[in-house]
Amino acid sequence: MDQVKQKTGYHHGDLRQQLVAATRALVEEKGPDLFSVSEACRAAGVSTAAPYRHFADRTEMLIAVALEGFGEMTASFETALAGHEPGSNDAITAVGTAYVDYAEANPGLFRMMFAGDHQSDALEEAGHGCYAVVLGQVARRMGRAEVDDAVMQAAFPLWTFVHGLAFLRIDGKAEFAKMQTEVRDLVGFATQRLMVRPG
Amino acid sequence: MDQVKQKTGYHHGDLRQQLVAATRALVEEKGPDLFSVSEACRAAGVSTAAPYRHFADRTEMLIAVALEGFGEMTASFETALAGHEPGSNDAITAVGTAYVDYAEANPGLFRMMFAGDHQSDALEEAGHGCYAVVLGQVARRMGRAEVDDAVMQAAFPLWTFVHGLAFLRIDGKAEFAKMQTEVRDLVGFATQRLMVRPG
DNA sequence: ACGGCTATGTTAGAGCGTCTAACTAAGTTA
DNA sequence: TAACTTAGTTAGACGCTCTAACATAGCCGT
Repeated sequence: MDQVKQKTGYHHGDLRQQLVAATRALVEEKGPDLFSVSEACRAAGVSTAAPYRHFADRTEMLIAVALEGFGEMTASFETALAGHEPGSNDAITAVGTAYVDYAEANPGLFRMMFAGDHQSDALEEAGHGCYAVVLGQVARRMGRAEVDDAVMQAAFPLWTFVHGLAFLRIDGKAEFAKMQTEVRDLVGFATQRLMVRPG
Repeated sequence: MDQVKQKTGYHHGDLRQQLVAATRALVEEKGPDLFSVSEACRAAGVSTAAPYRHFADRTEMLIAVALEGFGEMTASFETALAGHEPGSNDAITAVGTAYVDYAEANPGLFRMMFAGDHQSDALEEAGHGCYAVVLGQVARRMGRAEVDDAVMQAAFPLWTFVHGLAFLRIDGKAEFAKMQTEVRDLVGFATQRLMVRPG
């Protein structure tokens, strides 16, 4: 956690983004609840009052980081889809794998994105946008033009599975359970088995 | 959050347990990270220094609560098993359903139990004891005398599913996804589909 | 009964954190 | 170039965790 960029004078020029970056690094390093505004300020080289020109409070800083996370996650889904037949099992498995991979690459952030506290409309919307990529694939697989209830029903068990897998892996439970199976294979297995309408 | 019991005099008699109870109530009410030792003290009617006779620090108070949670969860598994053929799909589904039900009944606590921070040997052991109930059922279903690697492999996808379902439900995502399917039915579905050796 | 020991409370306070108020410097615009 | 806006600053109120020093109550052997 060292200063990313010296400020040029009294005005910083890019403080908001630097605070987001510092916050993110701290969240990843120490966990979301041990993050402190003060420490982010030290990292950015500003006084502890400076953030309050850009964020209403500590929580808004964390929300900004979580938003960044959802954006990246959505992008990683799009990337994962490249080269797969849209709506295929492969495509859906690729998105699910990207989900778990993102969580493992950013455990603190991922945990915060789904922390339950820190609610905001923007955050909710970002989450929906992210999930929309999954829903789109499932809809296509089912030959639906749009995302209706049947698509939601079909997609949910798979989301459930990858969400659980993400948490178990970042908590080291997969290790404890001696699961050496690759994430992709596990997700592929779940896609095959679960991607139907439940009961 | 009001005082559960007046203290009788200078000495309290039951402070440790009352602090655990107060901590638990606050964790449930405000979330694990907004919990404060001070507030638990006010609830228990003691000075802010009193807890440190019983707990090394704030974290240990939270761990004590999480331990209580694992104990209850294990007990709820045992209860759920009553009346089901050991090792049957029904039995396994009952345990999985109890898992999700417990999370929904104690969302703040559940989140804390799997928070990742607050690690301790006792907590890990309690978690293992809890999971052992699941593993026992799966082993029996597979005709294994003891929990070997094959049992672990078979049980893990189911754990993954119920863990994910628990989080999605306490985060209100099931609602958002318009999933009206009962937890038991979803878990039963997953049990049928996933309870085999992957790949 | 009583004197000491231990357990478990107390108050005081250091140190850190969030956030506000009042001020100040730099950029923007008429 | 004066007036306004934006984005920093310092000072400080207040809450939180945790420690140090002290006080009170129960217990135990005599």
